Amino acid sequence: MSETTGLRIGRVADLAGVGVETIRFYEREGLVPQPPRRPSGYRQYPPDTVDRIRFIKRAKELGFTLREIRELLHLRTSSGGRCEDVRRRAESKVVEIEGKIRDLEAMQRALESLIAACQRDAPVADCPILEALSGPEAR
Amino acid sequence: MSETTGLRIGRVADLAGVGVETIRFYEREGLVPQPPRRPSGYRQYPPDTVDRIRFIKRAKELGFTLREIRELLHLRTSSGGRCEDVRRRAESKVVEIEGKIRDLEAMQRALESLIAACQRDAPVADCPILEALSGPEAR
DNA sequence: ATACGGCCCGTACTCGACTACGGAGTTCAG
DNA sequence: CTGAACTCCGTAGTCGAGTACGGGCCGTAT
Repeated sequence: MSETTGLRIGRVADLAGVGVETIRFYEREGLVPQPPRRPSGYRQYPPDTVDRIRFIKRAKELGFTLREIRELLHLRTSSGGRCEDVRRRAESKVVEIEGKIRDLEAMQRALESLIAACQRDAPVADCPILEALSGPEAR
Repeated sequence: MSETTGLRIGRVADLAGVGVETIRFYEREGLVPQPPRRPSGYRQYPPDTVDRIRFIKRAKELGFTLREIRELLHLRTSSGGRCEDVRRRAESKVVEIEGKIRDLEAMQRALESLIAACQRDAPVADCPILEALSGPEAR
C-alpha cells in the first residue's frame, strides 16, 4: 500500500493538468489504456500515464485531432506490428509536421516584421502584416 | 463587367478550398470583412480575400482557434492602432509560436527515431517512440 | 464510527466550428 | 427568354471534444 500501488485518477488529472472526466473520456476513446483496478473498482494508473496525457494535450494544441493522436500513439503496436507499414505512416506524419513547422515559421517572420515596423514608429495601419501572413503560397 | 468586378462567393470558396457557408460564417464572426454588394445583394469579393481565407485555414490546422486568428488578423487595426500595444501582442504570439515549433520538432525527432529503428529491422514493439514523444518536459 | 472527500458509472449538456435546409431572387449560356 | 446553377437569408442540425450531473460506493483522518 505504498506509492508503488499506482496513482488514482484525480492525482493523474492534477499532474497532467486536465480534469478527471477528460481522462475517462480519453479512456473511452482509446487514447489512454484501461488501467488495472483495485477490488473497489478504482483505477490505478502507472505514473507514465501522466506523460501520455500531457502528450495528448500538446498534440492537440498543435492542431492534431484526437483521431490523429490516437494513430500516433498506436504507431508502435498497430498494423499487426508490421514494420514497413508503421514506417510509412511515421514518414507521412513527418512530412505533415514539416509543413506545420514551415507555416509557423512564416507566421513568425510576418509577426517579426510587424514588430520591427512598430519599433520604427511607423504608423500601425501601415504594417505589412496581413500581406505577409496571407501570402500567396497556401497549403 | 470584366474580371475587375470582383469574385462571387462561390468562386472565392472554390479558390480557397472551403464551402460557401463557411465564408458567410467567417463574415458573421468578423474573420472576413463584409464585401461590397451588387444591387442584387450578391457579395463581390476582392481577390485577396482568397488569401485571407487560406490563411485562416492554415492557422486552424496549426491549432489556433478562430478567436485567436481573429486577433492575429486584427493586430494591425485593433487597440485603436496604438503601436506599443500591438507590438506586445505580436511578441507574445511569437513566443507562443516558438513553443509550437519546438514541440513539433520534438515529435519529429521521435518519429525519426522510430523510423530508424524500423529500418534496422528492430521489432516494432521495441521502438522507443512513445517514450520519446511523451517525454518528461511538458508544455 | 463517521463524515467528507474521492471515485464509480451512465447520461445529458455545452461550446466551437461548421454544414445543411428551404424558399426566394439573380445570372448567364444556349 | 428560359432553365440550370448560383446566391440570398435565417434557422436548425451535426460533429468533435470535452464538461457536468446525480446517486451511490470507497478510504481515511479525526
